[in-house]
Amino acid sequence: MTLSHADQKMDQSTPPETRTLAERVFHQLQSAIVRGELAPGSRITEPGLAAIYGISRGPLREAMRRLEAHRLIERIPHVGARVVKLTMPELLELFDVREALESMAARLAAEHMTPEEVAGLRDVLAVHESQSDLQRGEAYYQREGDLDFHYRIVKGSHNRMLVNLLCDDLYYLVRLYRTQFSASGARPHKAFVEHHRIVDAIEVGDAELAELLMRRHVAASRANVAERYAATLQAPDRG
Amino acid sequence: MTLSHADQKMDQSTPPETRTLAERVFHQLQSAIVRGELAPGSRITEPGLAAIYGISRGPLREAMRRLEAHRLIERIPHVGARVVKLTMPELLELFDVREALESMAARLAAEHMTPEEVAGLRDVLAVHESQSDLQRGEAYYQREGDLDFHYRIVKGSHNRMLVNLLCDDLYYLVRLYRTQFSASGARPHKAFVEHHRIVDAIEVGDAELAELLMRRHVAASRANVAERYAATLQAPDRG
DNA sequence: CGTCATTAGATTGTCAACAATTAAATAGTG
DNA sequence: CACTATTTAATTGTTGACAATCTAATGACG
Repeated sequence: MTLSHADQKMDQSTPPETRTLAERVFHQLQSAIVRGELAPGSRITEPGLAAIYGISRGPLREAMRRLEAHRLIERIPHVGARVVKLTMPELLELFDVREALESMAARLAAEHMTPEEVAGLRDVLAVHESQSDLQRGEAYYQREGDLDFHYRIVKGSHNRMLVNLLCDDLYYLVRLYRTQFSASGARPHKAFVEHHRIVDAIEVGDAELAELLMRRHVAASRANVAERYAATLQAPDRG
Repeated sequence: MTLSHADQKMDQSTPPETRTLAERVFHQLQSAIVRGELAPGSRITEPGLAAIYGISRGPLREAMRRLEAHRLIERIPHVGARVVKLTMPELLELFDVREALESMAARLAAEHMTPEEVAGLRDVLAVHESQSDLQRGEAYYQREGDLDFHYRIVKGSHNRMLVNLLCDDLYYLVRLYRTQFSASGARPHKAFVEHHRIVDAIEVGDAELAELLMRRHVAASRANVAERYAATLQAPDRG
């Protein structure tokens, strides 16, 4: 009750279209890929999937065409399709795109966000802090929560094109990366502090500052990943 | 011969995949929509298109699913599909996204562009100036050339994700807007000057400046459109 | 024994027919 | 005459079968 603005889950507000088989299986496959149930790089065959989901190849192919457009699978004509396998360079590219788009989103959010939306953001931060106090080792909730935070800011931009690009396309790739690389928490405390400052800037309508802070926030996250990757390259294995 | 770097047309380097009917008709429909042959907002029916292109509904539906993902058509389950009709608010949203992404592209281009790519950019500017000297009233070539300029910078970023987002998605919407609103030249001279300064910054590797100039360039273009739109609202018609 | 051609198997691409849903036209009623 | 219910026509959703293409397994040949 006290968290009246945060109790609505991330994209529960946008119920997956399930009126046709093609749409249903699209969301099922999207979820399966993002959650790692379909291994990255693994080949997916139409008769196989059609049997699994109990549908014919027609709607399945339509769903796969959508997945291809969203870059979750890669198809080669007359050959087949594979689940995408993000490489580290591509992941760093993704961070550059996020830096550009999310800093713009923060700027627009500072200009257009409603008081209710800001309250919802604060509620999300409160949840994060309580989880942080509990020292929850499970990075899963933290990371989903982190995405929830970014979600709300993007939606607060009130720019539909931005929302579509980030929430419908890029964020699924982000989640895919997190399962693929089993990305551990990284730097939760610093991120929390940065989140707070971003919300502060948005709340007082300081668009420039919100943009700058979000840009730094994403860049820092990128640098963190790049650093870990560089370390992995030097000490490849110690098993 | 003297323009050895510019003689390769915009996306001729990426020949449209034409190995299957679904891919061929996708590109045909994409072109037809962007060029205005299919009127914005007009309804498109599967049996109709299938008859026109001489294929069955199977591959056609796959092509339409791709067009839907690229936001060139809008579909409603069990009802039908329409060619998208960009509204002015949506167009302004598109400019905000371009500002974010293209300024990032300019920054990365300043860091990663090869001398050959820079030379190609200069050639494009030379072509533009010669056209400008000829006082070509036809805004078409100018505008296509303008997009060619932005194309090359985006590709010069060497960020595949950025290239895909801008070249495969957003630029088609930009072209759709230009045909839909029959956007006349706008501000060719100022734009040319801005283009030159951007290339200068890229050539010397000044990433920050290139980013700033591109940001201003897109923002100015947006402001120009917004201004014209506001004027249209006040004096709606004088026929 | 390695390399190349051939063949067999499976998968993808395409089509036409059938079922389900929607929108429009018609008829019926207060 | 306005409003609602019904029917009808068209379009979309789905399926299974057929044709074209690719992969890899087999066998021939140098």
